[in-house]
Amino acid sequence: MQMLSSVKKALELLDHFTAERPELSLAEISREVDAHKSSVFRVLTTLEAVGFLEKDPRSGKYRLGLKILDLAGRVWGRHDIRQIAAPYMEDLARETGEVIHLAVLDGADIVYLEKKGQGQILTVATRVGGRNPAYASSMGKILLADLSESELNGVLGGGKLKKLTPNTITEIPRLLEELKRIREQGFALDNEETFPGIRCVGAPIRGAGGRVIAAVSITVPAQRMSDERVRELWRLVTNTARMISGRVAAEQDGGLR
Amino acid sequence: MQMLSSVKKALELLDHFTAERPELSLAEISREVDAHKSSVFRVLTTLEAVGFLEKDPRSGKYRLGLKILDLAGRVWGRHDIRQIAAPYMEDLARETGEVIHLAVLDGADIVYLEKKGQGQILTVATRVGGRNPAYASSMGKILLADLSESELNGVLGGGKLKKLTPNTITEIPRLLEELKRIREQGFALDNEETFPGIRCVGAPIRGAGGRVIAAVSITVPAQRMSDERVRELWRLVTNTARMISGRVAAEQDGGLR
DNA sequence: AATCATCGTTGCATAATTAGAAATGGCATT
DNA sequence: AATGCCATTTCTAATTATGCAACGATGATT
Repeated sequence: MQMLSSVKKALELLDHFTAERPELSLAEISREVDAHKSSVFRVLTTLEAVGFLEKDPRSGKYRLGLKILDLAGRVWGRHDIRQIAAPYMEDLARETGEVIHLAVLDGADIVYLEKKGQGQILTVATRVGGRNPAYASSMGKILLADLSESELNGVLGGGKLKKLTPNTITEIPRLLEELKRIREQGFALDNEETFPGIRCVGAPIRGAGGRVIAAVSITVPAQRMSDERVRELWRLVTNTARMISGRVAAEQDGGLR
Repeated sequence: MQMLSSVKKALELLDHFTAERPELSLAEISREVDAHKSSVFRVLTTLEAVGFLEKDPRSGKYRLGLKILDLAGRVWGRHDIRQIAAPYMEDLARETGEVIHLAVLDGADIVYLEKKGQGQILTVATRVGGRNPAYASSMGKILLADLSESELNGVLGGGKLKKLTPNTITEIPRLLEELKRIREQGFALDNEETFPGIRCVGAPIRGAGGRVIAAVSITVPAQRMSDERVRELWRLVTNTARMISGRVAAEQDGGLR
């Protein structure tokens, strides 16, 4: 495949700035990427010029710049789902007292578009824009369950299913069975398959055409999750998903001018 | 200044994807940037490989990718203000029925970090991550008012103040007077200085050190904005800003371990 | 049906850009 | 005053990107 290696390296450099280490100096980065400081310097200067990085005035270290928020705003603008779903998610968060997520599929990952209902002591370390493997989460399985066989192969193609917890489904045949069941019952469970101690109940959001375009879920620490609670949450989350689907479909029908 | 022109061009290419035209084909872009399609093709392929762009499966056109949300999440993580301020902003939006913004200063611009209280028929076309010139808005003037003389020169240095509306302050001496008044009274007005027909009342959010780190504002269509309403909104927004400042300061004191 | 136009994509030679080494100056610590 | 670390600049070799030409595919027009 034809690519501009300088551009690729420059953008991959941004991944060194994490939530845990948001500020890095030139020397640190050049050590991490094992390139000469002069080279890295020019990359950083360029990224700063376009606003992807900024320099802290006092420390002189670099950090991610606000230009990124500008671009992110345009991405969000595309996903009307987010705006539509947000108030319903807030209601559901209030009703259940748990964390509510909204996610879409991107390749083999789910990407969180929205998260509501913080304020828990015990919560999950997800964040908007973050991603997790689709096959190991309730929302991911919801989204995978709507793909055709060829689409599913394209997404999972070859890649092994990594065992994230003792409960992660790692065999393709078992995953296919699970997806079949999910299609039939209309919701999905995540039984500590991504994070140990975290269970989720997810439901599909459908566009005007009936295809699944996103998923909502309720996330609950395993200790607060009895079987009867599952039934209650399942009822609530599918109901919320249905309401959001209705609004989305109306928007799409009407939105086509 | 030393820069990698290929990286710079590649990232500036992203700006062609706007909210109005979210999807672009290779041919369109190569015409717009006046470069050969083969060159543009490789740039696009690279940006796609790192997730900054994605290709719509059916149309084959490019659009901004979800990787951007990932990075944006990390930027947001840095700005604790946003998370702290959000619930107070919601309250204020409910109380006033108007749109509430939160912004920080970036160079000579303000960048919107949060926006609450949509659902109005008549509203403003701002979005999270978007920017506007600081000198022409209530929040911008709040933020500029806290800068030292040398900092202010650095920010406005040389740049002319463009007249965005008939009311925009374009003379530096008048702006300095205005900033002085804002420092004294503790809030700022935007009297249709950025957008015709839009007035705002802004107030400062201060960090633990007492310096202004962000600003909140209430945005109101001029027709809904009588002088007595200004007084009422001024009271409400300064009160909200004070509550947020308290929480931010507590967070910072505690947060420094 | 057949032509024409447009699009995305690839290979190649040339021209431009970048990477690395070494050197400079700033800053803080010793 | 000396040492060490850092960010930044200059210079040249060597890699890299660019523009051109060409291809197959797709869809529109005649």
